[in-house]
This record gives sequence, structure tokens and C-alpha cells, in this order.
Amino acid sequence: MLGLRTGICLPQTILARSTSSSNCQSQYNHPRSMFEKITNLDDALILFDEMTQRQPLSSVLKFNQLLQAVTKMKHFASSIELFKQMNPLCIPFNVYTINIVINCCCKIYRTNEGFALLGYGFKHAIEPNVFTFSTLLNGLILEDKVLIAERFFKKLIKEELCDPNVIMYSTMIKGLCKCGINDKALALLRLMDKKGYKPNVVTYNTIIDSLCKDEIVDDALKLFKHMVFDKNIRPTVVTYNSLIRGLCNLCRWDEASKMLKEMEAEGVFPDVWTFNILVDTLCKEGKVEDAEGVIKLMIQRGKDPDVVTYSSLIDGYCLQGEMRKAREVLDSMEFRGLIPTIVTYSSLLNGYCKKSRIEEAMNLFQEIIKKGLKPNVITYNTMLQGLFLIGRYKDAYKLFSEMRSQNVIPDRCTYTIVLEGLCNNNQVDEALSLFRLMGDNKLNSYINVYIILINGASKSGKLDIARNIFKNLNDKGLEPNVQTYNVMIGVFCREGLMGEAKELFIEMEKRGCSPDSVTYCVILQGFIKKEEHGMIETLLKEMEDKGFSLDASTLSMRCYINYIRKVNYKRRLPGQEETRKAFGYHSDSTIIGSHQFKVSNVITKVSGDGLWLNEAPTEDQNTKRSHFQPPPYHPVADH
DNA sequence: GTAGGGTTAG
Repeated sequence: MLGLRTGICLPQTILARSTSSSNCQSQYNHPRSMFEKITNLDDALILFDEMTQRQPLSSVLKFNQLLQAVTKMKHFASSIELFKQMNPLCIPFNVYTINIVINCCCKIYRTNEGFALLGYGFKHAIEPNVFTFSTLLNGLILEDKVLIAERFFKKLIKEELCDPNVIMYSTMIKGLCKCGINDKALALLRLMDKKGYKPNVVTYNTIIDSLCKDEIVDDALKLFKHMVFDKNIRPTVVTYNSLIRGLCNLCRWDEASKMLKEMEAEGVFPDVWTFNILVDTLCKEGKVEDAEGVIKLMIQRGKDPDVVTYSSLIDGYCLQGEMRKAREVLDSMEFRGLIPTIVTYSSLLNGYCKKSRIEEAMNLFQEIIKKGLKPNVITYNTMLQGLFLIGRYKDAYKLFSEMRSQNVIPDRCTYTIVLEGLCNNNQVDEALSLFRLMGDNKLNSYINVYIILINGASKSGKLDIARNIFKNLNDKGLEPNVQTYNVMIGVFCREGLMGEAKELFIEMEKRGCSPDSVTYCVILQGFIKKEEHGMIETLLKEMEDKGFSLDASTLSMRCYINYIRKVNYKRRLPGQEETRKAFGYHSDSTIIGSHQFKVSNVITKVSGDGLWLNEAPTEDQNTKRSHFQPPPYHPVADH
């Protein structure tokens, strides 16, 4: 692991420096204006009233400072409200004012109103500048309207509506990263560099972080090196945090540890975020004791653990099933003066639910409400899942109604949980009527919902309904995906309706949805049950041609193995030949998600006696692997 | 002399 129990070895002098600097802070951090002293909204409002009545009237500057102070406290709606009040009082405003208020609109996801303000500004002869446009651009991105943002950005540049700068480009890059278009983000990075808008550390951090999130850490590291060595830009703690998180997520602990040492050697010191990343990933890996060690270390370093730190720890204990300890952590937070958020509580709630300790979950849920916290959609989803899990579907349904009466809008997860919960508890009719009630709801276009219902209906013997749901997909303008086909084919196979299964199997290909290895295995199992050897041979041949391998799912392995076993049994052969036929070109080591395992181990395990298979296939060991590798990226090559 | 961009939690 990270060797954190022994601590990251920081020289004493550095430790001394970091503690003394925090002591000195008050000495150097004198508020620059009286507005920076304002720490609560009430004071700001009182001051605002006073300023509006003052004669002569306070300057625009003063009003702007006040608005900004309110904004800094994240009271965005209040800021907007104050601006609205300024209007009838004929208090003058300028482009700074407009920019502050537009920013507030954007931060509460009301970018449209931000654009309206832009118009309002025009009416008052206030000309927007690059700040105005960057803020609006950011607003669109915050609302996930990246395509519109991109159009807006291009228009600004093309029509030269403002002088773009590094922030504007960086904002656009953030938008591209947000929807996972890393390539385009990188292209824009190169373009801005070429045009002379020098990307800075924030620009690089944005892309580095995005690459790390997409688990393309090697590319992130390349970009990092490019930034440091070719561009001479010093990384900040944010850069290191992104990289460390990326490495930890991939369990590349040694490199993460190295990165920690490297940052310290470079004079960039871990902050609360850095420690939280370590705590969080260690907890997720089940190393809660190590996480506790990190917390001790951070305290030693004068970095106070915060709500996020303890929330991760609670998550860690829940994952281990140590609910008592998880609860203790929560209680200790209040003792330390940290106020747990709804996220903290939801983690604990999730722990109770997963352990089917529903009474404690219910009590905690009540406790949350008593504390004045508002359960969010995640809280409700967690609770619903717990109730369905132990079969209390009536209570779950009641809670589902309650959440809506509390104005918590169910999301995709909620519907999936409720529909699946009802189906699993033999309440398919309820599920179907809820589905009908959903009507034109956006969630109706969520394909998973159909998969659940098709499965549910067929399992409770309502084959016609399952068939109809599938057929109706077209009417809703939905194209079945491979998973939907797999489920429907699976239903037919289960019912022994191999004719219909085969028909659908052919149809999907025709409609441009190629069967995947799951499809093959599902249908293969159907034919194996019917002992239609001709079809089995054909399908196996097709799979071989398509290069489908064992690693797609456990199901697929069972398919092969059952078949081979059968053949072996009938022919009374050691089975080496058949094994090669089935596994021949596949690699020995395969990856499912992030878990790696040896096919040979599994085979020996499944075959049990190991009589006919004790040798792993050897041909083309690495052909399948390359499939899982990220596309190559060489930022340096372009320069 | 006032405004805009980057990192954690199911």
C-alpha cells in the first residue's frame, strides 16, 4: 500500500513552516474592504438598506462590493434579489454589477435569466465584455448545455464579439471535458496555444482531471509531463490531487505514493483534499484502518479533517459491515463541531439498508428529518432499495408516494429501484400500472425500465405482456439496444420458444444491432437445453469468427463449459481438442471491468475434477488485451 | 478600485 501508517516523511523544517504560516495568516489577511468583514447574510442585508438610504448615495463600487460579498457567501438568489431592488431605487450599475449578477443566475442554473440580464444591460448601454461572456459560457456548461455552449463560443470568436482570453478557452475546455470529449478538449488546448492564448495550470488541470476520471491516467501523466517540462508550468496541489486520485482509483498505489513524495519534493504540500482522496480510496478498497492512519497523519500535519473525510470513513465502515463503528464516526463528528450533511447520513443509511437492518435505517431516516435536513433523491432511493430488499414492498411504495409529496423528484434510479423491487416481490401488475402512470415522463425513454419490465412480466408468466412491451418500444420511438434484445431472447429461450428466439436473433442484426457475446450465450443455452447440436455448432463457429471470448460474462463461460462437458461426456475424450476449439484463440488472462482473473483458474474451478482440462490455452495470448487499452495520445508529438 | 475558469461524497 502507500506506506502511510508510517507516515509520509516530511522534513521537520517543512512541518514547522506549514504550521507557522497558518499562525501568521491573520497578520497578513486584513480585509481589504469593509465588505470582506461581512460573514452573514443578515449583516449584508442591513448594510444594503443603510446604503440605499444614505445621502449622497453610495457609489456603484460599494454596491458591487456588497453584491460580491453576498455572492461569495453563496447566497446567489439574495444577490439577484438585491439587484432587483436597486432598480426602482435608480441606483446606478455598471458592467461589473451585471457580471456579478449574471454569475449568480448561472450558479443557480438559471443561465437563461443571465442572458436576459445581458439584454437588460444593453438597454442601459452597458457593453458586455469577456467576463460577461465567460460567465454565461460557464453557466451553459453548468447546465450541461455543452453543445449550445460550443455554438455560443464559436460565435463569440468568429464574430469577434469579444476578445477571448485564457479563461474563456479554459471554460470551453471544461465543457468539452465534462461530456467526455477529451480529444476535442486537447485539440482546443493546442489551438489556444497556437493562437497565443497561453494555457495556464488551470487549463491543464481541467484536462488532466478529466483524463484521470476517464481512467486514462497514462495520458494524464503524459500531459502533466508536457506541462511541466515542455511548457514550464508549475503544477499546483490541484494537479497532484487529480493525478493521485486517478492513480488510486486504478489501484496504482506505488505510483500514487511516488506522486505524493514528488509533490512534497517540489514544495507543493498535501491539503485536506489530498488527504481526503487517500481516505476515500483506502476506504473503498476496504482498508479502513489505513484510512484511520491517514486521518491521524493529517491531524498531525495541522490539516483538520472535514465533513468529507468523515463521510468517506463512514462509507468505509459501512462497506465492512461495521455499522457500530460507522455510527460512532457520525456521532464523533458532532462532537468535533462538524455538521454531517445529507450525504453523510445517506452513506450510513445505505450501510443499514445493505445489511437489511431496516429498523435502524428507518430510525436514522427519522433522525435526519428531525435534524431539519431534507432527504434528497439519493436518500429516498437508498431507503426504497432497503425496503424492497427485505420484501416490505408496501412500505416502499408508501415511501415512494411520500417522496413525491415532499417534492423530491424521482430520478432514473428511483424508477429502476421501484419497478425492479415490485417485480422481484411478485407485484408485476403494480409495476405495470406504475409504468403506465409514468405516461410521457422523460424516464419512459429510459431503456432499462423496459428491460426490467420484460424480465418481470415473463418471470411471472405474462409472456404476452413481455412480448407487447418489447413490440411497443417502436411506438415510443425507442430503438432496442443489445441488452433489450438479450433479455427478450432470454425470455424466449427460457420458455423453450427457440423459433421466436432465433427470429429475433436474426432481426436484431438486420436492424443494425449486432449480437454480442451475451446474446450468443443466451441463445446458445437455449439450444443446448434443446440439444440442437447443429445450431450449437453454427453458433460456436460464428462466435469464433467474431472473436467473442470467454471474458464477456460468467454466463458465457458456463455456456461453453456445459457444452464442452456434454460433448466430452458423449465422446469420452479428454476434451483438449474441444477446449481449444472453444478457447483456442483467447488469452489466458482476461479483464472484466477492473477485475483481472485467470480463465484457466476459473475453468479448473468450474470443471471441478480437472480431469479434462488442466492446461491453459496458449495461442495468441495478447490479442484480446489490446482491445481494452485506451487510444494512444501523444500531446508532445504535436509540438 | 469592483466581475469570470480547475479537484472529493449513492
